[in-house]
Amino acid sequence: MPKKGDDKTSAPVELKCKVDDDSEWRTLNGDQVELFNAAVNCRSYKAGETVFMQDDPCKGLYIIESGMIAVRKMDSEGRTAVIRLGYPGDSLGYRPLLAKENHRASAEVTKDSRVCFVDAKTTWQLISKNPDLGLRFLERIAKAMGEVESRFFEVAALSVRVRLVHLLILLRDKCGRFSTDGTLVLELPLTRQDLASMIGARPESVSRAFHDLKEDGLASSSGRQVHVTQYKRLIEELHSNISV
Amino acid sequence: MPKKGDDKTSAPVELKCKVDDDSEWRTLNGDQVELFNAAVNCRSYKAGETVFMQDDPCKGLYIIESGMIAVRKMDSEGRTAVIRLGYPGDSLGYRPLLAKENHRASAEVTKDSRVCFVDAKTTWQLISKNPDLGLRFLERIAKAMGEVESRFFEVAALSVRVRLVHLLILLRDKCGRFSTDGTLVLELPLTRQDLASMIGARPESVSRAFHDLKEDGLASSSGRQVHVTQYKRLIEELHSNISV
DNA sequence: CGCCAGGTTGATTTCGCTCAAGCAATGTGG
DNA sequence: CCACATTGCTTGAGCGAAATCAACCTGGCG
Repeated sequence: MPKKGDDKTSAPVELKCKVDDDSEWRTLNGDQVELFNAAVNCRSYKAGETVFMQDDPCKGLYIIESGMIAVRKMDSEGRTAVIRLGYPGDSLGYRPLLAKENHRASAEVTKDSRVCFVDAKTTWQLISKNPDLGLRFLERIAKAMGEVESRFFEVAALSVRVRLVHLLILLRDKCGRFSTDGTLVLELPLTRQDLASMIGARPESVSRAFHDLKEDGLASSSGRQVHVTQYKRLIEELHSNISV
Repeated sequence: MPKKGDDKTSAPVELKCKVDDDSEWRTLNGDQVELFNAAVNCRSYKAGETVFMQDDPCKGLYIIESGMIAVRKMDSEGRTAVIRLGYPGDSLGYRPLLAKENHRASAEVTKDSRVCFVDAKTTWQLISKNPDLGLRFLERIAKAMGEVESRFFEVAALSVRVRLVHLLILLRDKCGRFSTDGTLVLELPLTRQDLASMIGARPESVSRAFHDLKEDGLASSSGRQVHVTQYKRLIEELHSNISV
């Protein structure tokens, strides 16, 4: 009978919390996994709860096991904008942690979620024990940076309609599926308000953009459900307007 | 008489290329500095030359010793926008290097410059020999990311005038000086076109914004020289509009 | 000189924001 | 179970900021 710790090549210790296969945490070896597991603290959140608040010091980072979390930024006038959506396997709060800054945004639970917390000290310990973890963060954040820079371009140069189309296509992976007749069905996890904020627009403008898309026979929306009838043409519209 | 390599605490080997005191490269120790020096390749560029091109693979990173370099992004329609200005001590191209991506922008020499090149392989070697170098990059890029995310907010919500004011204030450190009578004199290193692209506007709108600022007695511009007569009021205008 | 790129200015248009009303879906308390 | 708030979505009217289009300066420079 195989004893615990007997096996050599296969992972002897499992990470206590579920992450993507390509997650940076996969780089941890036995000892480090144990350190991780000893420190990690998982709990459930109800929709509407707040994981962390803007301007709070960053105490560590959060790994989403299940559910969905919206990261929003608020300005002094109380206007708010969603800047990222977190899905299972994603990490939140790593930017302020690595930058040694306070949180620049709040994380708000959108669907009941299970989230694991790893304190900053442990994270830094792990990074120093296993520099590869740091490099993975480096790569990830560098990629994310490229995305943000590109989107910056976009807001300035493109119409609300095109920005909306782009967002829909980005959301496809996470909350879309193709039905049998080839139409793409998106189950948007956000209010119009939040949707609008993600592309730097007002909800009314988004409504009108949806209206126009319907008029052109590209897509129709009812509430938070969007049916993209002409996915190909939608992509084309994007490509004829976007550089990347 | 002290022999070469005699001293213990003071840096025995100098970096072959001039960097800021707080540069990430300062973390390198003797061996690593030598590796760096062996690999680094400095040369001069004339204004107008290109250091690297958008979409080219990233072969390494560039350290600006002197001069000035504009980093611009171009879209499929040929519209171009300046996304960053590089000054002596800055590094360019580290984002694509770390993200293992191609360049997402071009670097164009604006004033005659001297630039040092460190190939990717050496950079990765140095990072693995000295994880602290990686951590410094991590921190820097994480901070930069926060900045970009904040500016995202700005483009969508603020008027051209306020965005221009903000840019002027950001440029103050690099190309501004206070004259004896307290006015701030900025020597802008850019055409109106480029200036406009940095804030997501058209050159005509920037012209009009300058016109308005002059009318309000805040600043006056003649060509690329801007005189800010009421620096305090300019700052106030900013603070009453910006969240951060 | 004339040329030309960069800059300003003016006239017009357009896009998206504001404000306001109406509607549907959902919740809540009597 | 119904009257009613509440919340999110849509639509319309009006407006304003900035883009577009176009003309006209201005200052180098061959």
